[in-house]
Amino acid sequence: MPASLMVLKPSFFNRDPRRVARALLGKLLVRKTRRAILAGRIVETEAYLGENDDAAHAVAGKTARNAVLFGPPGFAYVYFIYGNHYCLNVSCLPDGIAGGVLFRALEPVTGIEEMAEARGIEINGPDDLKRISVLRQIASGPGRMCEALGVTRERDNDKNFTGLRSDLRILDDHYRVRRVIITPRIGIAKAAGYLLRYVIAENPFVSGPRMPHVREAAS
DNA sequence: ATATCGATTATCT
DNA sequence: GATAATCGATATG
Repeated sequence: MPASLMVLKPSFFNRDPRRVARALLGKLLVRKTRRAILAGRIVETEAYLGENDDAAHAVAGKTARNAVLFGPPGFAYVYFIYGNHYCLNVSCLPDGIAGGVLFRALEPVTGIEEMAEARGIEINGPDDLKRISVLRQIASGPGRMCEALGVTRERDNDKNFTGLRSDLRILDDHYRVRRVIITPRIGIAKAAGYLLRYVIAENPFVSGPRMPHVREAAS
């Protein structure tokens, strides 16, 4: 029996970002476009706390840029970074209290060819769609993931993830996450040392260098 | 395999 | 004017 597919509701996000970050692992992030449905399984997240977290954008208080983090739970906070990349977060906690979770990596599930095209990755034959080394380039990293899904601040900031008609949603297909590893967050200088990065153990689509062992069989 | 560096711009000091 | 929740390219062992 295929389990039913549930859209995550606001209450899912109305709690501590650490719990949300952990609970998001294994869920499906889905983007609907005219041409296709793009989706990936969430394999890596980071929690960003409120005004106490020196690494969080909310630390300086509410501004035009970070206002979504202070708003109601379940909304997209998208920011532009390093002059090149977008990063996607979801707001957590009730209206008025800042907090969010950064999506850092997906395992591609559907719309793989469309996502590869959006990333400028060339697919040479159906075999390429099964190679981990190729699939890993699609959405293993927050900037890559946004490029694959076509996420921009202009298009998606302040979008409601929990709307049934939203073109950006998170679905629960009852996938079971076996083991989770918690590490320091990536790419931050302040408030390093906090363990707020959540990854699915042994999953090859987590960002960063691969473990030397897990290599593909030679062709 | 690891290390270093340049790109490129919104945002804040 | 400096910085940044990144990426991809290049260099080197």
